[in-house]
Amino acid sequence: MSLRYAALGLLAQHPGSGYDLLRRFELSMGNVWSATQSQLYTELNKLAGDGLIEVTSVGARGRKEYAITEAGRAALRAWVSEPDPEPIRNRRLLRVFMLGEVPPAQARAFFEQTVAASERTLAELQGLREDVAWSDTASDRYGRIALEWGVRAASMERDWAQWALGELDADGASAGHDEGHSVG
Amino acid sequence: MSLRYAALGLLAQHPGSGYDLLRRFELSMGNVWSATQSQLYTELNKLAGDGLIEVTSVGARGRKEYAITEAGRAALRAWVSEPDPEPIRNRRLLRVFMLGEVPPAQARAFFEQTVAASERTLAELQGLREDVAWSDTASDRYGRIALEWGVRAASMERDWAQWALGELDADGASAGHDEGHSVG
DNA sequence: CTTTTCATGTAACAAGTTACATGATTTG
DNA sequence: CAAATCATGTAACTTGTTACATGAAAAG
Repeated sequence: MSLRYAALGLLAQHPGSGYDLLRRFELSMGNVWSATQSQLYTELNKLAGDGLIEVTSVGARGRKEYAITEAGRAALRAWVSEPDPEPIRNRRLLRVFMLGEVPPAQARAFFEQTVAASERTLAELQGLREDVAWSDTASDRYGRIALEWGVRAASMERDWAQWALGELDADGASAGHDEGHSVG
Repeated sequence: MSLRYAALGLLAQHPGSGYDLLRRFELSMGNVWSATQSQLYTELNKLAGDGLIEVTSVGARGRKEYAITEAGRAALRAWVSEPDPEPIRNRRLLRVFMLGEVPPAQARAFFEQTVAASERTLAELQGLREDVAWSDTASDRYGRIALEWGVRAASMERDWAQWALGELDADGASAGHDEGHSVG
């Protein structure tokens, strides 16, 4: 259901073809939502069928330019403030839960990799924050706020993984990997 | 694919029936991964078919007790360290991206609700952190580390939403909601 | 004239949700 | 004996991914 609104939102900012949207998904929205080509074209046809967007012109190579309709804008406005019970699903944390089943060295490696990955993400996003020529438009303002979330999330994750490594050192000496009751 | 390993991981910690696992999903793992009854029973049959778990006894009301096999443990160990290209998909941030399409008051309300929601989550998880009688076992140690992630994530999100409200105050006065070019 | 880019679609599959369906055992 | 809990499953649907299929137009 979310892709529907992601596409609608992009068309609200600016009309375009499926192909255009696909690139905008990668560029401006890539850090927030992703879509495959297949899924997007299917959804655009559904959105048009529901009257939330419409084909405004057909160009070369069968290019169909879509624009959002008034009904579409209304649907988008309603969706933005809809309460969302975010299904909890975090693969990284799921793996953390399983760490008791692997040798301690593998657990350490897991957190070391997390630190490294977070630092890469952090560097990338901080680069973006500096390099992008932010305009004074509403979409750029909110794009910047979304990016700030990414920076803070990456930084939090790095700190957490580093803290976890410390925890392993602190009480890891006293406990084995299958059970915590003292072994020696 | 992840549910497979979530189930496998729970059975690695302790054998049990589908019904047992369902409760353990809600209790110990509920903040990390969720599963519907339907999905879980289907997956347990598949896991048994693949030899990663086995039925160790059949009790009253057709209750089947499952236990992990050696092949299952090996599969779990391999999965834990598997690199994961985490598809980026964050509904909250997707909504942030769309905030330029709604009136400024609705945008403010969005961040205010985010602050409130994060604070509720934070209070709940901090309560858990204090109330749970953490044992010295490996699973509890990693459970605590996972919980710590939740606390830090909620706290980060609250701070971010508060910062965003400040940003809206700072430059919100100069820009309208459809475009940023000066209006007055 | 060949390669790249533009441009759209369908089919098969995997993962997950909701609803439906059934029945045994324990508890009050 | 009625209600709650235990216990397992199937069917229909939605969402998302991978792979397949096609072809026009622009660029070198």
